[in-house]
Amino acid sequence: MSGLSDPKARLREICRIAARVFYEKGYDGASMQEIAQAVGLTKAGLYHHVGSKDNLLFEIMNYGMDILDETVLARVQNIQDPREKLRQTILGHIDLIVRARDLEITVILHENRSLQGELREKINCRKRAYVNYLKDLIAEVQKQSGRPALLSPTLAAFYLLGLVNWLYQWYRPEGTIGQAELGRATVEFFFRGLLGYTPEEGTRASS
Amino acid sequence: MSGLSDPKARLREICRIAARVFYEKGYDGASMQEIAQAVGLTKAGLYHHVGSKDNLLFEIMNYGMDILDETVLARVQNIQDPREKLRQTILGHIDLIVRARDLEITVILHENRSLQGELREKINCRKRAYVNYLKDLIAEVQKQSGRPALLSPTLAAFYLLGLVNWLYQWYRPEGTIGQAELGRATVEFFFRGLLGYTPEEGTRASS
DNA sequence: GATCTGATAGACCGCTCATTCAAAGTTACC
DNA sequence: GGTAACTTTGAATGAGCGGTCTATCAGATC
Repeated sequence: MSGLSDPKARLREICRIAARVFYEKGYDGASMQEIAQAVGLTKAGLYHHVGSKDNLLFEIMNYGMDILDETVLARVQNIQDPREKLRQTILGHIDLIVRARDLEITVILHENRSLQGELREKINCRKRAYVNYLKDLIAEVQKQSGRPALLSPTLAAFYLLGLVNWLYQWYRPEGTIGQAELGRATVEFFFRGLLGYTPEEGTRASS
Repeated sequence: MSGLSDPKARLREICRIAARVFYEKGYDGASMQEIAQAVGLTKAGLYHHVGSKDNLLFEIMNYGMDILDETVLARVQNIQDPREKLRQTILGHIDLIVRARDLEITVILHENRSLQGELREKINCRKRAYVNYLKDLIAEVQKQSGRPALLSPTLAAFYLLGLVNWLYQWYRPEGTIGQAELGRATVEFFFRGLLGYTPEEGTRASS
């Protein structure tokens, strides 16, 4: 743990490592002793950095939302075309779920049970903001299509989250499907479900 | 716990109740003491019926797969039309996930971490059988459409599982969407994603 | 050097955990 | 009624849990 003089960076590193332990053992199944060992400290040393196990989970989830903001939302915010924006959002989200580096952090965002009270509400608030962002963007895409909506933006947003967030249950990067192919297929599947066609096919269907 | 003289039925009732506790607290977060209390026994009494916590989880998951077999697969097996068979499968699966009675049992099937060794492999084997059933059925539906497949049956099967299995994260029966509407919307969304159209729309798209 | 702060550790605390055991209670059968 | 089988219990076990406390050390600042 040398070379990490910035407390914030230190905490993030601890979160990253702890997230891996939580991912593997589950929140309740992972002990602070295990996490401390993984981090390279004693338990008391770990407690210096995080107030409690609960607080550690909160920090990890908060960090996960930060990552989502920084690597997905920030990158699409200047895209004007709603379809392209949605497409890039999906690809960015998939990247988080399946890429090796911080996948545990993003997956742990689904841990709904253990965090309680105020901390839970903070994370839920951030999650809801993401869902609302998706809803609004989907509504724009539907409007852009010039066709009657086939389903509500809310339903579509949750379907999208199901498609993407379930990936960690079955997708293996070393499997037969590359990440780019997965991204493409998922985007297309989703757009067909949403609009009845994929935007590239739109012109063909109207002729 | 009177009136349950059949040991098998007894075990099932214990599974049902335990599943609720596990659903609420998580496998690791739920203690055998809590489960015993919920069942109406002491901990030692509970251990008479289940060998261990692990074994209880296995029994619950096995029971979950039984329920899936009995209430979904058994009911569609005489349907000849692949599309209709797939549709009914989806609706049946959704019913398990969102209906009140045994939703905890079916949701707990996603608990991948805690079960180990031989028991885990038994459940995984049953799960794989279901995935393979979906794949094969999807492949039939694609073939039936007479169009080139837009994505592999494997991908489509996992997308379907994502859509359905994620429902428990967001769907609330008391919300604005009734179960029938949810089922219809999900089936349609999936068929559009799979085929590029919903089978009822097929004739329109070709004209 | 003195003081302060942040970081870390060893030892410990009170409690809970899954599981077990001997004993007691209940039911079924002859 | 007697007996065997089944069911349940109270108490206990050893291990492990999240968290705390005192002490020490290193680095920064005056």
